[in-house]
Amino acid sequence: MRSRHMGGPPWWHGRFRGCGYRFTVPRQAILDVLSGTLKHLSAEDIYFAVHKTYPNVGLTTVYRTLELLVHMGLVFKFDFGDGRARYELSEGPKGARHHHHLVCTSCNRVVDYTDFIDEEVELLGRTEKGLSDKFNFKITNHLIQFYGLCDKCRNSQ
Amino acid sequence: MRSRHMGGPPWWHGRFRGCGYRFTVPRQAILDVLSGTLKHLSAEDIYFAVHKTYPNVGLTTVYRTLELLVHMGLVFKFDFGDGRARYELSEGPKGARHHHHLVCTSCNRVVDYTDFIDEEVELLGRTEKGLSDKFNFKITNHLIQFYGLCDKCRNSQ
DNA sequence: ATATAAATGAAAATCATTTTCAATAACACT
DNA sequence: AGTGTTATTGAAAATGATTTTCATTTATAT
Repeated sequence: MRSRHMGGPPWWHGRFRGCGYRFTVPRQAILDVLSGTLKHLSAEDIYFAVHKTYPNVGLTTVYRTLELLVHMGLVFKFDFGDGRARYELSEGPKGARHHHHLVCTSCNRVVDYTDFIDEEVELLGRTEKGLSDKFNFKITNHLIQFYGLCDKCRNSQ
Repeated sequence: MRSRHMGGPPWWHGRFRGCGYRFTVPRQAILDVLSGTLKHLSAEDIYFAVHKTYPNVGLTTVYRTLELLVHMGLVFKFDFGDGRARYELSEGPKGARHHHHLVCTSCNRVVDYTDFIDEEVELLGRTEKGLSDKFNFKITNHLIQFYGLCDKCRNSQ
């Protein structure tokens, strides 16, 4: 597969090389898909999206790349309870697009929210500090989700 | 399978009947296992534990019962990233055993913590209220987890 | 006791994810 | 630009947790 002049954050390349990894076309393509959406894509979703431009990138590569990206901390993997993992470009607590999730336990709909985030993040920071000290963990991330019945589901049943 | 005089919270029986479900021996046994441990058991763990006393309860029934218990809100299902779901008797935010989790992303070890919980729960309550109003969700539960490298993993690599 | 519908167990099916392995591509070095 | 080394890739097969199927059993109302 031929390399192209790559768009997107140029530091991705350096980030990969810095870890001893190669910045290949499939990896670039997967990052492009993730950075171009606000949705919660599954591996298969990403596979189809990449497939439009690069039909010979396989699903296996998508899985392998996602695992790598999660390991590098560039991507966060979520479980919303519908039997398949979901992936999002990880945006640190100070990032503009940082959000948490509200998950409907009936239809699995996921709503992102950014309100209340600031207070949450502030408290999380303090908790994080306390936990690191007490348990000697090197904390790299957190997850907050609320579960319940969405508008539609609470009315329809 | 013969019914026995049942120990454990007697309201379980009523809770089941109230939902139109039968309170069977396998269901009781599974609840007994869950209420007798502080660990994060997988469906298979529970199957083995139940099997000691009731060798003819099948894994299928364990899965089906867990799904029901989660649906009834008696049990919470977790994903710690090791490819199998984990289950805990759900103890509401005010419960004595209510806790959150600290997950090692390298070895998947899970540490329960109860410190900092009060503040977290207080904030979560407020957030919950705000979210309910804004998105018209009926919120029934929340999940907070921290991720990072545990003591051992941060030193060994 | 009996009827009825819910619950169960064993086996088979499903389906997301991983593994295997030979072929290919990225990059360091000329 | 050409070459060698090694990481990366793709296709197919394997894995393994969870679900489904369906005939049998059990709880409970009558």
